[in-house]
Amino acid sequence: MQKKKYNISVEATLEVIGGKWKCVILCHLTHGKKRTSELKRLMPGITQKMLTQQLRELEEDGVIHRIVHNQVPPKVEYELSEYGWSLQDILDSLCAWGEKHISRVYGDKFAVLEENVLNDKLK
Amino acid sequence: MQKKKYNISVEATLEVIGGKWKCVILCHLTHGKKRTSELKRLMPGITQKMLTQQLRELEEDGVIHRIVHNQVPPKVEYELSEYGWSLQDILDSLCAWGEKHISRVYGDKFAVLEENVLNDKLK
DNA sequence: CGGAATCCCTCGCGATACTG
DNA sequence: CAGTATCGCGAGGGATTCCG
Repeated sequence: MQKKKYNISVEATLEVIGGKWKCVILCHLTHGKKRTSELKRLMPGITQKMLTQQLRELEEDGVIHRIVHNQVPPKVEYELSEYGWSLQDILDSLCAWGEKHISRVYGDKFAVLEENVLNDKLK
Repeated sequence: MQKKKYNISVEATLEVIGGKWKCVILCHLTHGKKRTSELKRLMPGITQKMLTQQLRELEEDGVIHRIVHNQVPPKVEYELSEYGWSLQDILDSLCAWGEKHISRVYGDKFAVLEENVLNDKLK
């Protein structure tokens, strides 16, 4: 295996969770197992292609498990692996900081964080 | 001010520290004030343009301070703002997780994390 | 329903050169 | 030394279509 050089260890972390949507996906998964369609609904801005791609990479890095139920219609679920759960504190902190940041910038976080469904086609 | 919609609070965090190099820059700054040239040396892969750009955005978001010393030759330093220090726990956790991840993947972190200077033109 | 495969285009980013 | 300006490439990612 070719050893990759890092100048600082955080670079290794970013290779795993640094993708455009990866932290968002992982945060959702800290709330429990999710179906593909659920994830898509929770992230109105993501495309099918990107969702699949990011999920594959997270799976390759061992932080999530892909669970395929052999049935019709198909049903696929994703959940954090044991290794993935080692990121929980980080993910929680990232979310918590985001809330404080929203309050700082906008003054009232409740006016900003809204129902996902409402955003479906608002852009 | 136009209120931006977030579907989950971590998205707000990623707007601030989600840039390609931002976490790396911030991690270095948790070790103290740095000059521009120091940062460049600590991040052999970054270009002057990207460094300036990322620093400007971090400054706009209020997490770092830019300190200009009026002298010749020019001397500019960057340091975490008080607000930026509120990210310290997150940044430390990201670094710590990266170290564990390197060990997990490569078995021996000491073989991977090396002197920055050595990487200058290795790619 | 979940995902693979194509086409296609934007714009992120690097390379280079220049300024104070 | 720190930063700006300009050009241009190509990978990242969007839209669409097809498959099991």
